Amino acid sequence: MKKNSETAPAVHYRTASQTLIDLLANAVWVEEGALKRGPFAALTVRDVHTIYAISMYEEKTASQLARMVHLSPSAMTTAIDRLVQKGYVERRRSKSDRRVVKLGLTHQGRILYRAHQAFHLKMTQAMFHGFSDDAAGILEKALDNLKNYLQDLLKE
Amino acid sequence: MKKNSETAPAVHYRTASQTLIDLLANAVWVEEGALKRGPFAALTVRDVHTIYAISMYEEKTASQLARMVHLSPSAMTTAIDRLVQKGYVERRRSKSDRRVVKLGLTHQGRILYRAHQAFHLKMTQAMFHGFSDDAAGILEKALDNLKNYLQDLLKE
DNA sequence: AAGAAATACTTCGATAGTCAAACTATCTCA
DNA sequence: TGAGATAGTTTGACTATCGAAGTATTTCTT
Repeated sequence: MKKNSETAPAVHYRTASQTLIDLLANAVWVEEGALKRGPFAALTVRDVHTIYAISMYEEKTASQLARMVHLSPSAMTTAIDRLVQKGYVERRRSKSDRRVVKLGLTHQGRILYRAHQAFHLKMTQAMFHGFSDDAAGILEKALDNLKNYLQDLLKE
Repeated sequence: MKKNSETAPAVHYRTASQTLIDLLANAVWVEEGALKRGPFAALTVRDVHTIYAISMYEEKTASQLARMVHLSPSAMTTAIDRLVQKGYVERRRSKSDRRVVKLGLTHQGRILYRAHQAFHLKMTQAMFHGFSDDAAGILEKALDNLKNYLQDLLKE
């Protein structure tokens, strides 16, 4: 797939950029809507992201998590209170340093984690729909480009 | 760009999906951060989106706008209050139907509109960086796929 | 090893954004 | 003309958030 024309891709950018805006704006509401209909109706999108950030695998501390989801430590305390109370998250005081609180998912939390993962996987599939492997590679590269760009912006 | 190979792109999906999650999660904070550093520090991301939704071109009514940004009418009233007070938006009572409030951007609002547009255009450029026209076409198609998928989900 | 400083988290008080319900003004149509 | 519908606003209650002060624990300093 080489070739090309003189018509600058700048033309694409305009519409693509608009699409991207719509996309980012809608994504939250789609997630919100999907949530409200499912078995996790009592959770907000932020709750879900917090649970997702805790993740299945490595234990995280409360303050790590606060940084990850951009909450103040105090807000994180109450956010965790909520999630503990609803049965998605467990507080585990660290043995080695009894100040720190390690967070883990309960069984229910793990179920939600997988559901969230599946939700996004379906989105991805929709995005790649009908594409060849080559095209999929391109797409992946583009997503990576964007991710890196945003991460650089965040660091500044 | 045709098709080929049996090796399912499912492999791609996993990582791409993860990238997509990170991306959607980060996008808000990048925007927030960019906002805080710029000359529009007094605005929230939601404010900016509301202003952007009002748009330069066609006048919108308050309730149209409320639907677009997923706010209740009453919340929209106070959101507009904020934006009027800060000098980005104008309320114009419709001549033909004096119940309805048409919304328009002030000069300052238009400046913000363009800045927001430029911000996203840069994101898009980063995403397309180094791509041929063909590749760009694929990417555009993918974005469109995703947008449609999300919009369908929203409608359900 | 004792006291001072730093760290991790929590509690508290204040604030801001949200919604639903009640309200006002205006329009439609029968 | 009057009953009901519509567009937006006001009100009251609620919730998430933050910053500041507080508690418990650890680390550093001398």
